[in-house]
Amino acid sequence: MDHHVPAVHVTVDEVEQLADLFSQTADPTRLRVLLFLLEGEQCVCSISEQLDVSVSAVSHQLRRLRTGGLISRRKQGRHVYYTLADDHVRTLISVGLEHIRE
Amino acid sequence: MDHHVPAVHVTVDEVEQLADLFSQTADPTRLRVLLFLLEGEQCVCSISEQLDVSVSAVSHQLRRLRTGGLISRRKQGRHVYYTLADDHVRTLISVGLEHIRE
DNA sequence: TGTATACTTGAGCAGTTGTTCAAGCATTAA
DNA sequence: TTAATGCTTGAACAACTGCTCAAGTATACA
Repeated sequence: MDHHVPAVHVTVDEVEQLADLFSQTADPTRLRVLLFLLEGEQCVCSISEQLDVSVSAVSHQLRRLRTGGLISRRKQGRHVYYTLADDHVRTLISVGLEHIRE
Repeated sequence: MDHHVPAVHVTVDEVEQLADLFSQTADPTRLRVLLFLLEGEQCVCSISEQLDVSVSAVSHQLRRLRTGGLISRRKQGRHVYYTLADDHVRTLISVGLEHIRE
């Protein structure tokens, strides 16, 4: 007799979207960006400095995260401030941490 | 005045582990394997048939998921049955789905 | 024993990814 | 206007990924 579990129905398109979502958090640099943004809005130069990664590399990754819908930006003067798009990122990271910390 | 948020402290090593965890769910094939395993224990040939992916390809991905700690296996006769290691996978996928479904 | 089934493994290869570098754009200050 | 700052962008390239194919191991059955 099998233990009954609620069926999770996921369309082909949703699988692709899910994989894309997880791809964004699958890179250490992007993950560190997201973790830093958990502390609040940050400009590119702050992120670059905090992570010790070149401004160009950070900008490329921010672009990825922005088109992926995880972050959004706000321009003010010469600065561009990035922030988490919603609170799902925090939850996702929490669940992930829970798993690896057992 | 900034909105106060609880600090999430994550070590360099944990970032790597987290990225590795998310890497496992970042591939459509592996994601489909995990989704199928949500329905219960499955042998390699069942997974191969269900996903319409070669047995070899499935086996390679199962290896990745097993060394990554997301699944475990049980041998019985000529068959090898794979199952989810714990319930974190289900939670992770749920949170991901919640995000993409808005 | 031999043969079929179920799965694993390593090599090879095309496609993808993350970085650097150089050049560019936009805003501000002189 | 000119120069400096903050960020973006595209090309190039090494490293990685996921597949196929061919060969292997292990168990079951005749």
